Amino acid sequence: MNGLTERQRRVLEFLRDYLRRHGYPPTIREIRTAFGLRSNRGVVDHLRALERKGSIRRLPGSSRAIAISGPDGENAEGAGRAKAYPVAGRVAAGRPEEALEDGNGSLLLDERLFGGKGDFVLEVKGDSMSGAHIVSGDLVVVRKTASCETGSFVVALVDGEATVKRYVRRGSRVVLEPANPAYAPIVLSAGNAAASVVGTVVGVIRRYPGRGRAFSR
Amino acid sequence: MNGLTERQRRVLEFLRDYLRRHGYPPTIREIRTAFGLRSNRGVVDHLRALERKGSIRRLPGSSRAIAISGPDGENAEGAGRAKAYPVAGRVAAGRPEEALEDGNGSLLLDERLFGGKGDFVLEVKGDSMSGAHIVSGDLVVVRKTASCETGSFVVALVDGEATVKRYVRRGSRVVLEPANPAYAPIVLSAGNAAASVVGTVVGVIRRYPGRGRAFSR
DNA sequence: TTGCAATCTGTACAAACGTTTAGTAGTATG
DNA sequence: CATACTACTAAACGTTTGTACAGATTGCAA
Repeated sequence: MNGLTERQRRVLEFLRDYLRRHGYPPTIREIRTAFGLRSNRGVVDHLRALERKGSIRRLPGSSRAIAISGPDGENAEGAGRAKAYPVAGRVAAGRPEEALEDGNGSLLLDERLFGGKGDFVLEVKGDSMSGAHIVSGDLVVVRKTASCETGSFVVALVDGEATVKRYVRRGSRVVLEPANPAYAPIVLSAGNAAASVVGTVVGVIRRYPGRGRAFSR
Repeated sequence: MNGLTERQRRVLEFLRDYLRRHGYPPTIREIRTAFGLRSNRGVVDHLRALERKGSIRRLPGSSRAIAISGPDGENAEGAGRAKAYPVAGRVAAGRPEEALEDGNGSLLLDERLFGGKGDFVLEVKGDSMSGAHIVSGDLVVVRKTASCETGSFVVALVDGEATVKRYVRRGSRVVLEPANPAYAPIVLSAGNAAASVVGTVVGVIRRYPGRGRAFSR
């Protein structure tokens, strides 16, 4: 994506910033002023370089006709490649602890990642699924499904509590198995109204604590 | 927000559509043509009405200086809660297999998740980090960092090959440890130019195979 | 009927704007 | 040492573009 010089990078950054703030791109003279230049030519050179390197697209001869074609450009063009996933709350992967609580806000993720309808996000608490590499603090992306495949991970409501388990069908019985020997499997009998599968886990997102993270759910 | 006539509503819709498609607003003459008008005045009247009713903002006398101030306007103004992460390619978590190859495209993720600068995404191949719950096929979000904390996961270039390991400082030595006893640690000596740390792993994204996934990298 | 707002035609103009030519300086490439 | 690219000054050119003026038509409310 890059092969830009420091100066070109700054011009591109200015273009993005201006577009974000004003809703339309700047004129060449505005860019000139912003960088303290005394001639249009300098700006023209930068724009030509940015266009040659694919960072922007221009309509020759037309005012303010600068389109940013990078990642931010697609964003501005609103190709809408990001999908909003409602954050439902926390889910216990050990003992069922907390039910699905009302989370505030939603999470934007690339629609190509899990692109389905009716998906939502839950935070995992507990370590009953650590054997399957799902650990406490992970966010699981859940798809509301009517049926489940054996072996897949599901979010189930057991006695009103949400929990992540592996879905295994054994004859007429359905067993929700943890992936940690310290926990016991849960048998889902046919007449058991106290337990129901909410959906299938289609993805996991883990964040490692670092400097200045901000997502608070 | 509304109080717009049918005609004004359509003009506003056209403005939104044009901005989304081109990345910059249209000229008055472009609007005129789009609506099959034969005079600028009609367009000017509509724009004045839209501005009076608060749907758009304009900079008088300046080309294409139309900013949409409704809900879509905020979108165009780039409240931009999704951030684009370049996809660099694959990274070996077992033996170094493939170098960072040029991946096509980028991945949109909520900026609150990993919100940093210069981050990128790699797909993990191999199982040397399975003890740390990072498995083959996972996408790791990498932040280019100058320094690393002991115990954190890093992406390192060893002999031109990218690999995920745990970063451990032991006195003057730096050791890149796998999280799988089947693999051997890599010692990073001070004069070893063949090995360098690219960045810190700040996140992991896992996709479980399901019906009709589309992200192909 | 009168008045007002919305919608539009047709012509014209001055300013804003992108572009070009000519030239300078610095740095990197081979 | 020539070539190429980046980054800029200075001045001038031609057109795109917003705006204004002088109307016309329709519908709706006082």
